[in-house]
Amino acid sequence: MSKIRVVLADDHPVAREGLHNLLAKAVGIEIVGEANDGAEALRLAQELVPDVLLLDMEMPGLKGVEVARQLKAAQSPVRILALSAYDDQQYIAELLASGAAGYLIKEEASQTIIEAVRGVARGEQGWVSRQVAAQMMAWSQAGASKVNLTERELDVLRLVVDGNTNQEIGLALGISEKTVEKHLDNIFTKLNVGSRVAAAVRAVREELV
Amino acid sequence: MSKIRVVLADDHPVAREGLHNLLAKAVGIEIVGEANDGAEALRLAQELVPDVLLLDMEMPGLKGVEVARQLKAAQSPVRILALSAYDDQQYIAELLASGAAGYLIKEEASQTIIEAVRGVARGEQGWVSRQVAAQMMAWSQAGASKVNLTERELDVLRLVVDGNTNQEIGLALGISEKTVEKHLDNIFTKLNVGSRVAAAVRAVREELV
DNA sequence: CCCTAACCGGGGAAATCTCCCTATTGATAA
DNA sequence: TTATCAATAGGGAGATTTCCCCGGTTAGGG
Repeated sequence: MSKIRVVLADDHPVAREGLHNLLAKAVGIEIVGEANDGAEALRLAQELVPDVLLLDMEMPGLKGVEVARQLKAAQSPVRILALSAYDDQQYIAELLASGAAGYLIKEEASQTIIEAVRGVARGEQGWVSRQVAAQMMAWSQAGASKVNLTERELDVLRLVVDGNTNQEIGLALGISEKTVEKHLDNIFTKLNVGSRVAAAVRAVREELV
Repeated sequence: MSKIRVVLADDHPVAREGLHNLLAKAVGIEIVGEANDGAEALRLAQELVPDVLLLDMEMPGLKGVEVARQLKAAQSPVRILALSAYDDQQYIAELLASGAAGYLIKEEASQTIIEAVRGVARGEQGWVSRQVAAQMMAWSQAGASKVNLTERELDVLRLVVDGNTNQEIGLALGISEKTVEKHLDNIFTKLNVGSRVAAAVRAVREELV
């Protein structure tokens, strides 16, 4: 059974060296390339077609998210293991949606990183460490994952919470009542509720406004 | 000038002793009786007719509120100084309405308690400590002080918060839609709002449900 | 015994909301 | 370029709500 071919991408030489040492020692893993910015990471991934691209998110120039998006768009078979200092909910969700196969935070134990590389190479999708997984559970319990209301929708929602009618909202925002209705339709869909009352209650409970 | 005659009522012997020592030391105050439950407090108040009944609210059997109510009903001249561990808004309001002349929380400083006894004996009505007074100001600013929703109205309000229509609420409570409307009218009036949305938002924000 | 409060129910009209449809603009992404 | 999305706006049907009016029963306190 051949080794797992890995490309490292991190703009910090020290971090890259640390990862290199760590993975080089692990059996069944081979480092085939290293990049120090996003553009190089993208190029190496396409040239070498490694099994796994260990990709730092915080890089100057071409960001990690972009690299992931472009590789996905190019239908590259390269599996991306995202590496970030942050464990922001929004960030992780976007990333996994952008085509990353796994997500690691930098504070992770060495052993965890090796496991992640193997897991992702094995084809696991949405690999996250226990630590991150626990965090995500907490989030999904708190707020039903992702509520992407636009600014305008938030304006409308705020006014709904304050007890205004659609007419009053339109007046306040300088738009027609019909447009307010439309925004509300979208809000209902996004929040998965069936009425302004339910929307207002969720907005208050989850502090969307 | 004769001393202020006081009856103590508290089911905790230690607390009673503490109060006894405190008041016995104060000039112009005389302890004429002590009760360790509500029934005894009521009996002593009627037999001895003290100037002040220092009445603990948390007692087994006949509650302090009830004692106050009954003394008021009997048109007893005994002035009641209520003593409680809690500074719950609703509670205090009920109590003062039930005929208490003053209200103290147990954490009050010794000097404050003596002042309260003297103030109440002097005929002051609605005596509350600075501490409690400040608290009550905050309340009256926050919410229009008194929200006395009936049980049924709370049932309806809960279902409104859950996003139900009047029809659904009627079905759930086994009453007609018309009756639900009526309850809602009353809720709107009591909460001083103009729509179910505003009512629901207030219910959530102020935890009425 | 009367009065009040809480609860129940109904008629009807006007306002409001929800849901379906279409359509245009501008900005941004593929 | 084409496609998608946010934001704007309108028509129209039907459900829902709000606000008036009216009435009733029951339980408790004065």
